[in-house]
Order: sequence, then C-alpha cells, then structure tokens
Amino acid sequence: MSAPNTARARARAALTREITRTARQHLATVGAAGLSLRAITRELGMASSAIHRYFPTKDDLLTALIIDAYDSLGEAVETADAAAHGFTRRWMAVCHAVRGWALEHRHEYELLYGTPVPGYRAPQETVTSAVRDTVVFGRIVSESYATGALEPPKLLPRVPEEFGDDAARVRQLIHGVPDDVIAVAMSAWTGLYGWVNFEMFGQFDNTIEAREVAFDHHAKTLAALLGLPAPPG
Amino acid sequence: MSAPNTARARARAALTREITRTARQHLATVGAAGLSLRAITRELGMASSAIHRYFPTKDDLLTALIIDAYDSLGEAVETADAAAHGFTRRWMAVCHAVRGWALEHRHEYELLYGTPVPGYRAPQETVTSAVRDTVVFGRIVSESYATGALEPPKLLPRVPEEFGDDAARVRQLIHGVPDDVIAVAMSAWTGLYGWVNFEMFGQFDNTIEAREVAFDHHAKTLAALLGLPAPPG
DNA sequence: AGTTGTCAAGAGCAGTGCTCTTGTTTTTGA
DNA sequence: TCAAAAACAAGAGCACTGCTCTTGACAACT
Repeated sequence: MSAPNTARARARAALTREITRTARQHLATVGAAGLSLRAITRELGMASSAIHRYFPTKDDLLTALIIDAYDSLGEAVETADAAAHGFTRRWMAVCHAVRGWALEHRHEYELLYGTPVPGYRAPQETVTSAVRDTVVFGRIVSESYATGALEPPKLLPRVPEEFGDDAARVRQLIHGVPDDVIAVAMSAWTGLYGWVNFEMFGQFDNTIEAREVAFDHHAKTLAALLGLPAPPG
Repeated sequence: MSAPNTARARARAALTREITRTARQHLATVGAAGLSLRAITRELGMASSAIHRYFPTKDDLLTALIIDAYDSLGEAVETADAAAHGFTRRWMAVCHAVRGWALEHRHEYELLYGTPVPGYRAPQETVTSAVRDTVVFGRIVSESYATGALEPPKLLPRVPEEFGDDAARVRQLIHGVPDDVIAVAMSAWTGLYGWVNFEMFGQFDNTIEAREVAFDHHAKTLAALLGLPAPPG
C-alpha cells in the first residue's frame, strides 16, 4: 500500500471523494436503481468515460456506497448505545437508532437490507463495516448476561444440538454466552430488522399509523423475549 | 366488465397470458431488475412495440407478476395450514411454508418483500392477494385465542393506548382478540419475515449454515412468544 | 531531457423503455 | 351488405444507460 503524495495522487484522491460524495447525494434522491454514472459525471463536469478510471464498474461504486452506509449506520448505533445507561435502555436506544437511521436514509437502508443488487456480491472488505451494529448488539447481550441481568424466559424451546456450530460462529460477536442466549438473540435481532423492513418497504401502509409508538412497543417486546429486565415505569 | 368472446378478444387474452408466462419465466432466471420487455417480445417473436398494447408500461407488467406471486405464496401458506392439525403445528407449518416458498421463488420473493421497484406504487388491486398469507396467520391466532389455547406470556410489556387505532385496523385480519394479542402477533409476524429476509438477502452468509434447523427453532421461539402451547415432544 | 505511465475525453456499441406513425385487419352498425 | 370505426402489429426513432477502445495531452520518474 504505497501512498505517494504526488500532485497526481492527491488530485486522484480528491476526485474520488467528489465522485462518492455526489453519488451519495444522488442515491439519497433517486435511489440505488436510479443511480447513473453518466449523471454523476455530468454534475461533476467531466466526461462520462472518465469515471471508469476511478470506479471500473458500477458495482465498485456501489461497494463504496455500501461501506459508507454500513459505517453511517454503525456509527449511529454506537452513539446511541454509548449515550444510554442500563441494558434495557441500551437495547431500546439501539433499536430506535436503527429505525431512525433507516427513516433518515431510506435509500441507503434499501441498499443494505433490501433486494441485493443483481449480479452484485458483497466483497470481503464490507464485512468489518457491516457488523458494526451487530457488534454493539452483541456487547449488550454478553455484558447483560455476564452480570446476570439477562435471563431468557423459561418458556423458550430447547436449542437443537445441530445449532452448535452456528452458535459458535455467532459467539465471535456475542462473547461468552450459551447457545440458548445466542438463539434468542438472533430471534430478537431478526425481529428488529423484520419490523423496520416492513415499515420501510410499505407493508405497514394503510394499517399501522402510530409507527413510533408501535415500534417502541415491538422493541420492548423483543427485550422481554431476550430476557432483559423490564424498564422502570 | 364486458367480456366479448370475439376472435380478437380471445387472441388478446391468449397473448396476454403468454406474455405474463414468459415474463414469469424470465423473472425466475434474471430477476426483477433484469426483466426486459424487449427480451420478452423477442422470445415471443413479436415487435418490441407491440407489448405496450397489452401492458402499457413496465410497471403494469410488474403489477401482474406481483399479484401472481402473492397468490402463489398465499396458496402455499393456505395449503400448509390446511394440512396441519393443532394451533402450534399450524403456525409451524405456515412458517415453513413461507420460507420454503421464498427459497423456491427467490426472485418472486424479492419482488414482494425486497426493495420496492423505484417509482412503483402497489395499486389497490394487489391487496386482496397480498394479505392471503396474513389472513391464514390471523385465523390461527384468533381461533387459538378463542379456544383459550393462546395465552400471551405474562412478561410482555403493556400495550400503549395510542396503539388502539392501529390494533382496530389489524383486527380486520385477526378477529376477536384484544390489543395485546394483536401487538404480539405483529411482533411474531415481522419476526418471521425478518428471518426469511435475512436468509434470502445474504445476511446469514458465512454464519448460519444449519438454516433449516435454525429457522425451525426461530419459528418455535416465535410460537412461544405468541403464547401458543408448546408442541408435544 | 526523454521515456514511461497515467489521465480526460471522444466516438461508438449494444442495450433499454417508450412514443408516434403507418398500413392492415377485424368488428360494428347503418 | 358494405362502409365507418376501432383495434392492432410493426417499423422507425428518441433519449437514455453502462461500458470499451482509441487518441492525444500531461505529469512523473530515470
């Protein structure tokens, strides 16, 4: 990884940034499917062919945008988590942060959790950014379990042995908890994103109007499912 | 709605069917984003402009495909529900039917529950097909509640009053149950689709391998959350 | 100072959805 | 029965897309 600070290299870096900046802007307005390389170059006053020197293909630009989006979401979640106190409140903060970010960044959210772009396969470089939110969630679960605050409800089904290998992998993100906690954590985690997906993708239209309230209750329900202590009040 | 059985009308109906048939075929292979009106007409040996007489715009074709897909999913869920006995087993059957259908119809599933097609707004005519699966789910919940089999766990949070209006609307699909049951049903329902979404859209890649087992456990967890009786064994 | 590699830009290819026009065929109604 | 009306397939064309290849200019290293 040489980083020559020549005039050329600096110009290249600057233009690359400008491209992603306007791309992000376009993404926010027209969405991922409407993203046009030519439109971006038009706005930057450069030739349509020149952009391919910076991003050889459209997918490469998308990858950059995806990483950006994951980082943006991850940061939002991390901030929310840091500002909250108590495990249940931290969980609630994380839930609202995810939903809030999704509402504020419709198209970025679609890019991350919607239909995968056809032919696009997320390269390895995305995963570190992709799991930032999950890492925060994992900390809440493992810390609350360690202190004894988290107690999965007794009524949950027994975890099948065949889940052991998967649980071991997930444990890299949620340290030091038994399989049943891993399992219920996954149910809660998918429950969170399932709701946000439905809300973002229109499944709640003409049905759920008090969205904030309904979501808050859903998040509380998931907290109870996890076995987090009920919040005061 | 006049239905003249002239030769022209019959030819028109036949060709319309052929168009949707090949469109569905293409959808299954190249996905929604890769759907090309020209490719369809090419396969049918007709002029590219002629298709617009049958589907004025691409969105109109998509609407037809979406309705088809919803009906296909709805039928799969209805069949699974009818073949199962006992409320918990019916719930499990419905869950596996949804996931199974999604796995078998990747692109159709994406069309229904993935990123909405840009600029596309689902017309009213889709809703009857769109809620077929939800209707089945609603029946399981309301019937099990009526018989006393369904008992939401005590640990769940209290439903906020502001949810009342939404609950009333949802009750058109889940008859005769109180607000707290409506709320937990929504959490379970979104939990089901949240998991399937994650599995379909690649969030489980390199992590969850025993997918059938993990999903089955998730579905059981949701059943417990709903308050359905534990299955025998 | 001359060579080498990098770069923006132009032209062009193959593809897309969609529209307008043209000429034909079928249906309708006097 | 026969002309008017409606429905139709097809062709040409527009504006757009991502992407490639080539050309000529400029900066960077030797």
